[in-house]
Amino acid sequence: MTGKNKTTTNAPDAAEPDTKSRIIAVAERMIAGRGIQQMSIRDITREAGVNLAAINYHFGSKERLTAEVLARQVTHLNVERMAMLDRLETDYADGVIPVESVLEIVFNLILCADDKARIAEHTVKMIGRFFMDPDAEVIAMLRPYFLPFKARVLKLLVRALPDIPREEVEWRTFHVFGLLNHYFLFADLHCKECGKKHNVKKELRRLVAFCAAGLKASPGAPHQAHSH
Amino acid sequence: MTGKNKTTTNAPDAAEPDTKSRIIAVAERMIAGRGIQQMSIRDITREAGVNLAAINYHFGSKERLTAEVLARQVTHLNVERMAMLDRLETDYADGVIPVESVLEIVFNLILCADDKARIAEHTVKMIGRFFMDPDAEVIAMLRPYFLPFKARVLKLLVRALPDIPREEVEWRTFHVFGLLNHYFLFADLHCKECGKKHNVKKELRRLVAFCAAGLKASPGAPHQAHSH
DNA sequence: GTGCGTTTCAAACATACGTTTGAATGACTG
DNA sequence: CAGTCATTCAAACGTATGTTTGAAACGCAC
Repeated sequence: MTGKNKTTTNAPDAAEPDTKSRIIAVAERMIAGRGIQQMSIRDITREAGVNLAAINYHFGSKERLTAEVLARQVTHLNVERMAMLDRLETDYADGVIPVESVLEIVFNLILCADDKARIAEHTVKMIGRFFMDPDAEVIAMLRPYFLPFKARVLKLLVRALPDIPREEVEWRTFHVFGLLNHYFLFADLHCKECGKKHNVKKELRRLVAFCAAGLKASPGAPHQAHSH
Repeated sequence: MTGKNKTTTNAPDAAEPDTKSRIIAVAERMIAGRGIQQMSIRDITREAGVNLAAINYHFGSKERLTAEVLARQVTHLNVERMAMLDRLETDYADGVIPVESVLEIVFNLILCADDKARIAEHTVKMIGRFFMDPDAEVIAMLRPYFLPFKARVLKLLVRALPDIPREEVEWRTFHVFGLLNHYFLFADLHCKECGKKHNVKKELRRLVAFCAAGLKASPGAPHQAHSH
């Protein structure tokens, strides 16, 4: 049925792949650009050079297309991040993993956009759009993909920060992921404002430094309020 | 023309105000709930109990309505925040203002939702939706409202952090505001996940502590990378 | 009461959207 | 060659949207 029946011509030119793949590629770019609800079947098919009915034929509905667009990159990305955590846990067999090492993995996917080009620049932006979508069904789609990783990161951070109350670490970790998402969506904008193209490695160092300090901050020590 | 011709009946009941005000109130709640592009003229008018044509009559277009919804709360909010900065600068005449004091003002508007009820809970969420909107025209609308305050905060933070390079402070401040926005949109969600209703004062202390530590972090000192 | 300006109302308009349909195309199998 | 299957295509369907229209309703001044 939905199987690969790709016109047995044995020259699957990379420039003109599957209709299905072409749709997914354009849809991903469109979601990154204008958001999920604003991505239109008609615009996608026009830009991809396929027929209007192609999406409903290959995916069943617009909603199922967005689900596949999400799954496409995220599943791959997830196994990679999980593997990184595995390596980290075996390296630190005693269980005391530095906060910075965990954060490096959390923020690592911004590197992929530059280094190995496995994940395009607009891919992370697309993920950001998913998280910022107001629709409850959309964010429900995200849960199975991101919750396991987040839970595992949280556990490591709780262990790495024995002096901080667990609930406080949870709160801070929640906002670390929020910052990651904000970075996905607006890093290019900030880059445009300040004029200079950023070095990805440097950005990773910055993110880790900022968040590590925030995570480690003494929670019970508010500053001395000034009088007024 | 557009002047207040509010049916000279001298009983402007608070429960049933202007058609215009009622529209704005519903629109604000709707933007907070489902986003700007998803807010529908028809749903607003139905929920507000006014005629479908009322929006185009009173505001001219849907776009001008959203502009007024934004301006409504933000202008008020801005003069208040600016006044807070004024007071802070006179208090610290020498110019050395603690980072925490500046951050308290930045995050202060989350307090308004609880304390004086001048700004409803959904108002901050609405502002968050504006910032997360993919449409370039929408975020262009925000610039004049928020840029002056942000610029002033940045200047204070740069002065308060003489050991951090200016560009680094800019980068970090950018993400502090990102965190603020993320808080607007998802604080209730995190609250729902962890089950307990949060104390607003405590949340403010947490935000300030986290961001202050991040801002002050030594930028040149990456952690000792573990081998592999 | 008459006239006037503002506001409300039901109805229609034009456009965009996701989806469905049925015929046409093309490739492989028997 | 005939048959079967997956795929493509142009066209239409139904619905939702923002906007416009012209008449009706209302309040107020003369």
